[in-house]
Amino acid sequence: MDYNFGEIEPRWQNYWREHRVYHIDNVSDRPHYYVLDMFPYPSGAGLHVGHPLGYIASDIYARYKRLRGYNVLHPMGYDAYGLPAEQYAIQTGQHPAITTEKNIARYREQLDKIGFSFDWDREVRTCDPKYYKWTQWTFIQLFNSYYCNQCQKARPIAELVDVFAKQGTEGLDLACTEPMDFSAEEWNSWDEAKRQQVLMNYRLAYLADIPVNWCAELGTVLANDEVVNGLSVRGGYPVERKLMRQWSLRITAYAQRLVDGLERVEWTDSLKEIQRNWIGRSEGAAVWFPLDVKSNGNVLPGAQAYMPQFDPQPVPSFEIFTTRPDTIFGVTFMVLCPEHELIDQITTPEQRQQVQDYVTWAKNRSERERQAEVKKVSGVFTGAYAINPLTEERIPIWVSDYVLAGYGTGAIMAVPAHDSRDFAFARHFNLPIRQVVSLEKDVVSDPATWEESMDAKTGYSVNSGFVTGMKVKDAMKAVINKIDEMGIGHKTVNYRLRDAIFSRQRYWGEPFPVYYKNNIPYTLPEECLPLLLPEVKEFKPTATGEPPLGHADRWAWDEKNRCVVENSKIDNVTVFPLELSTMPGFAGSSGYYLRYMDPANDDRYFSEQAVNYWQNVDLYVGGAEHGTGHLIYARFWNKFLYDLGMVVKDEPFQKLINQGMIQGRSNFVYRSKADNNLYISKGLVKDKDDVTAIHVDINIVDNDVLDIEKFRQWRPEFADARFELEDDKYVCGWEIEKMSKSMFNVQNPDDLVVRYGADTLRLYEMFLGPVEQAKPWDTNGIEGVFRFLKKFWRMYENVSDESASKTELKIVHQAIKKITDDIERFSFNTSVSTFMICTNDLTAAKCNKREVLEPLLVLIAPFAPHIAEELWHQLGHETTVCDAEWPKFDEQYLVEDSVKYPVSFNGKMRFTVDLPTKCTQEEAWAAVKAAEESRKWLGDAEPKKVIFVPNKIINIVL
RNA sequence: GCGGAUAUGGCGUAAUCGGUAGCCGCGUCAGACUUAGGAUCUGGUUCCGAAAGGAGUGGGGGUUCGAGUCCCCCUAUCCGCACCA
Repeated sequence: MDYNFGEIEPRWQNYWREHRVYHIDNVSDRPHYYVLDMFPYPSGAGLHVGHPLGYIASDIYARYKRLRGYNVLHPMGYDAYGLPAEQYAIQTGQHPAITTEKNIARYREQLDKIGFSFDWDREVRTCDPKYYKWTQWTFIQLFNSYYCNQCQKARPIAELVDVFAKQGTEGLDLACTEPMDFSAEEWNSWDEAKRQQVLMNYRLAYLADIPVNWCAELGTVLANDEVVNGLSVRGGYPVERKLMRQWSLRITAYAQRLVDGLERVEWTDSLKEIQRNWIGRSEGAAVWFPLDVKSNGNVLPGAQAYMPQFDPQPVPSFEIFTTRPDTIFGVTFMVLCPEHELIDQITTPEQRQQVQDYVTWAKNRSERERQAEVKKVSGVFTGAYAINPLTEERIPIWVSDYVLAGYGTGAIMAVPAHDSRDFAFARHFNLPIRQVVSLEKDVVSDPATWEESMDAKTGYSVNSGFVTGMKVKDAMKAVINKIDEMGIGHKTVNYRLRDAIFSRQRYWGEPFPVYYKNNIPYTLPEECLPLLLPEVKEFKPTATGEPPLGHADRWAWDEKNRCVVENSKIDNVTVFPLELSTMPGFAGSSGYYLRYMDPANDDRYFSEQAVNYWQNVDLYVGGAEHGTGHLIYARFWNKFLYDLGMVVKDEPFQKLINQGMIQGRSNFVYRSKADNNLYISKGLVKDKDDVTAIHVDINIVDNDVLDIEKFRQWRPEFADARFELEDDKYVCGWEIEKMSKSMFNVQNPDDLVVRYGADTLRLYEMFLGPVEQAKPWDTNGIEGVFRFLKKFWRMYENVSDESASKTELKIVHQAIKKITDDIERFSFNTSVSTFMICTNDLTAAKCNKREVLEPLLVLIAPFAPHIAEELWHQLGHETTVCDAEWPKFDEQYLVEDSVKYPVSFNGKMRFTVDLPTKCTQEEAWAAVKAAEESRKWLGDAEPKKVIFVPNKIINIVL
């Protein structure tokens, strides 16, 4: 009987579904293991072959763990909120829920055909009210929490209210938007509005006017990770910086813990590095530079706000951040960012016009322009001076947009000799450059002759007062100690990470459980969740520029009756307007892995029992492109829930595997420029300039050979095409590009399943190369894997119960060991090779023994579950192969009686000798001398040394 | 510019501890079976060479009896960040 995958695969898929073979309970005496895939956004295009790569890998591992006796949680769901469905809705009027539902159905159909072992009873969808209830719930908890820097933990905000009433901010160290300082008396004297305003400064989910990435085209703000090179990731529209009142999550409070936690997880170094980079921890010093009041009579009293509170003799001053406190003796100018509030106050009348012009120009520059013209130096002198607190020199204060408002204090001390940006600025405006670090002690040169600054943190201080002669590292400490002593600065840590903007001016997202009473936001009572996404007439922003929820008729909160009512009832006494923004995509994906543990629970996010059993994700498989988005937000989300005592592990994903992207392999035909209807086969193209390369659909190309008839039918303009053939074939060119519709290189898994079956697709995707590696999709090799499965199938045609020979047992036991090792280290491409070798060997040995073939089925079951299940039942088993026991290998079959030792002379391999497995150096040496070939290399000479490595090699040094 | 990764036949790749480089597959060549083959099977296939032999893991150096593997320098490609003080 032939290998009829088209009949076998659907039959077993139905069997698995009907018998709920992949249903998993939260109660088991087996050890637990949690294998998770990054759930997909169900786009209209459906799955391409790149998507299942990670799913197949994780499925293999999940099935393997199950066969090894684990209770394996392996769920799947959909990240169902998102922009494409909404854009589609704006264009067509079709409700995003319908589009999404349709896409999900298509995804499910495609996934089912590949034979995954997902427990679909646990499916979650982020747009399902039963799910987003808990997204909203978490938001309320964040809103009701603050972060204590001393205990490095989130705490209930109610606690803070009590403390404020007793001691004000005295002795507190809190994560906040703006540092504040008030006494208990002040707090107690404030009214509700003022108190709420103050509390907002500390909440972990807070509302604030912040510079945001505004994308006018999409009509929404975007998070930093959603913007690349000043363009939106989705759509590629320009993004500008704009000050807007937005919800944010105070993820910066967790910056240090997010860095530290990376030490404890098994992720690739590169991804950890990406996250460390994104968090951008840098150590340095905060230093207060006094203004030179004498030189500048117009410093306003407001500048006092910049004074260190501990300074007994207040002098107007401002704070800078530097990672190079050791270079403070080399400061030759100061720079403020164009947004700095001090600019207005210090600018001299003579400079005022110039400064104002510059600031206006800088503000009107788009983020994209600014980033594109990084090399262009611009700036203007304010006319004001600061005093270097260590040298008491007067230093000019400039304004330039190379200093960013959002990092540090938006002001720097410029040390042109030792910072490339300051160097460029100094050269451009002809400002002095002073060397204060040299590679060797006391060796200095004239910076005027330098081509670039000396940025490295190595060498010795020179020209630097009391630190002269010290090593750079020591000088840093010495300067920090000194400024600390003087009360003008201290050691500090800065992070590049910004708080996560949490509002989106869109329709298709989770509504905020928030209403506004006298413009103060209040959260809904938890019992009233979920707050359902309202129906709207239009999905566009309103005429007044409000988000789409502004179109909703029923979008007001009746505080007394605790329900959503008509907008017309808003009286701002008992009925209030609800928040019009929705939450961003990462809201729903930040905690979904926890919900899988207990997906049907209506009373809790997930039960204590469930989380205590599953703990956290043991293995997470997904793309590295989420390194600065989802993978940071989810860690933050998890750490917050950990602080609440809801989860038991403070890191959500113990081990992370990043599957490489699958690129497309495009095919081209070459059209002659001289003759518009003539297509020249690749090998006959003499000069690339004579032809135009045209993308051709990969579905009408087989092994780079064009199907000429299909090509003529493909598009009308090719109907009369003529060809210059080589060997009667038209050979296409190819190139590796992104998989995309417009390049006609999208490979759809369904077509391959129809043609070769799911098992072949699964094996082939693994055979392509290491899971972690990015690689182009190339269908050319799939035949080899298909041939292997047909061969494998034939082995089971006549299974005999006779006992197997030692040689046969050896083959299978070696396979057991190899496959087990391969799976454990995620090397699935070599596993597939091992199956091929094993099958070749057994076929050659004409082996048909059950003793050998049965364990082999269990080995292959994780990779090719359908064929394994079919043959397993053909062998007479009643139960599914999924619950079989992973075979154990027997050492005795792995040890050879004799070993062919390679014999090398001076490291160069010359011949081999047969030796018993256990033999001594003397015996080995005697055998080498006795060997015929050795005379040639040895002659009469005695070797200097004989190196004998058991089971490895004999090397003779002459 | 900073950080990370990668580099092996015509192609995808393998070599798990520093020990015979190129397993397995594609492609290709030769053969068998066949009316036929886009089916199946057998054998060859890193390069140079008729062979003996020699060279060979991006380039250069080093450690070692022995290096694809470890160390240093360089080059190329990919990825991440990017005026982050």
